[in-house]
Amino acid sequence: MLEEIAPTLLVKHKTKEEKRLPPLPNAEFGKVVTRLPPEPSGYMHIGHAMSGILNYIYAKMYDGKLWLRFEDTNPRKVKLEYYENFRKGYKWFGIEWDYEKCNSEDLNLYYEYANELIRKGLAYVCFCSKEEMSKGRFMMVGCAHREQPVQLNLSLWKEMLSGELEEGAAVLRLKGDMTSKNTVMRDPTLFRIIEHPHPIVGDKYRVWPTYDIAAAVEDAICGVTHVLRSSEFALRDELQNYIRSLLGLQNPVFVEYSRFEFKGTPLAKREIRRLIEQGIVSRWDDPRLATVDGIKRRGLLPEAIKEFTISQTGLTYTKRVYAWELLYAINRRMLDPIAKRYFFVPDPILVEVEGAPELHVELPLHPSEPLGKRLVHVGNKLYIPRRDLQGLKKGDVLRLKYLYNISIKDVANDFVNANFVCREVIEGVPIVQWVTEDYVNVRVFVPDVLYQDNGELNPDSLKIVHGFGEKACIEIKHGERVQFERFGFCIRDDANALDFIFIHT
RNA sequence: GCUCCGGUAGUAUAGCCCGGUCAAGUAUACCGGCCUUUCGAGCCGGUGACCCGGGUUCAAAUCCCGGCCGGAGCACCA
Repeated sequence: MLEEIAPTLLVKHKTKEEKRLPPLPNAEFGKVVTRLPPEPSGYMHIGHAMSGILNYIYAKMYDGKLWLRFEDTNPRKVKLEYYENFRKGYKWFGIEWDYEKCNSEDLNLYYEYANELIRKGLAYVCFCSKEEMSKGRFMMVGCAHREQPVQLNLSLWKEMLSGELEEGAAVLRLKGDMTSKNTVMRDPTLFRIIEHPHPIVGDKYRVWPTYDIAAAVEDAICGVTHVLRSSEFALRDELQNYIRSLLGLQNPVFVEYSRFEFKGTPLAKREIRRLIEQGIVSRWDDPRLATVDGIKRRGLLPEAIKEFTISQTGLTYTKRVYAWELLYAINRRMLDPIAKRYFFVPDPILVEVEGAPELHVELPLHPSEPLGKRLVHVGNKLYIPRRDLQGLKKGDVLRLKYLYNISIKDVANDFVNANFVCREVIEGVPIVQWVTEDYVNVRVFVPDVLYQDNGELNPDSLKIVHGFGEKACIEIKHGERVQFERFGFCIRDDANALDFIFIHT
């Protein structure tokens, strides 16, 4: 019954059901709070995006709330432009957040908690060098500073804040458990001095919290119920919970999963920066990169990445590296009904058709969707891909799509002579795309993975295909995704030049 | 090196907590067919996996032990 009335409704419903994320543990409808915790120290990439999508979808699923919270407590690393890059990136993916804040707003609050910990004898000011402390932690033995009286720690803390102690001289450490199997529990640093202006609060502060105390406090005061993050943080759960327990704060539920990586594609800031410096990729938005700006230029749809995250991803610790093909398959399915079709002839060869009628033809911009048409005036000279001539001999018949059939008469180096056969479709005749003499020059950049399976750089990570596009290509808007028939889906990369980036077949 | 975590088809996953219904589901890739004025999309069918070895049990992908392989952490980064 329903199939007859509204079949599409049924299908939609079905696919939606199939692609649900597993339920969140201990989640109560209406009470879930998740968060996006970017560190604004580099450009947003697909890993941030997928993680963000997960947090967003779960908040939605439970009618909960989502925080955007910038983890910007290292003034030496964070930069203003990156805050906006993340906001823009999340928005591009359709991720909407309910609240926004920066950890750097809460320095005074962190100081209060620090005071409390010191007063309770749970934290101490330590003068050990990094090397000494690292050694002590390795050996599971505490240093002398650990035993300092509370009063002394209190006044030393004041000296840290006032500037009497300079950067590197001292840190505030948590009195943890030096014999814990979990190394992060061995008296971790809570605060350190950083003499560097902060992009938001300037030089107002010189003592900055480390990740663990900042995150522990923030997740609690933001009321975060579920922390969904990648598994490299798994060891911090115990520490952050411990810090909260000392401060009388509530703990969230942790859901951790291994990082999202894609085959042959670097995500680490350092590595990308190196590739840029070496001139191997152009910029942070290079289409071979998995930065959000990169995949945007690359023609991938945010919805495709969203669906990929839901359907192909698991909340497991297992290390996995995704094949781009899985994402392309989804992207292709989404693009197919909306991408206009155009003719692009790579490596063109001129064909002169004897006996061809002069025609004004209307070609549909899509084989099944009503996306419009374009008009073409055809004389007897056209261009077709050289590749399609391979193996053809005199007398072989070829169909020019939407036009007519030709039979090959003579093939020279850069010229083909053919005879007009007929306009009707003949079963079994190969069909090729073509352009007329009023073609436009088109360049298609074909990106591939940066690294090969053996770990070496892929020398062909960006190929350029030159060819002729039909005149109507000039109508394609910058950023518009189209399909060049029998070539592949491409996105226009420039508002002026007819430069395209190949998306996938 | 130490500590924790994990290993299901080519790839990504479901199942594992609460052993049997799993002769292992799905997606993608691949192969074949249908459809199609694209080598795209769609439809139908097919090939293909529980890391290895022991143990517990009537019964193990599921529980236990060992091995091997992989990942994460061992920062005054997050």
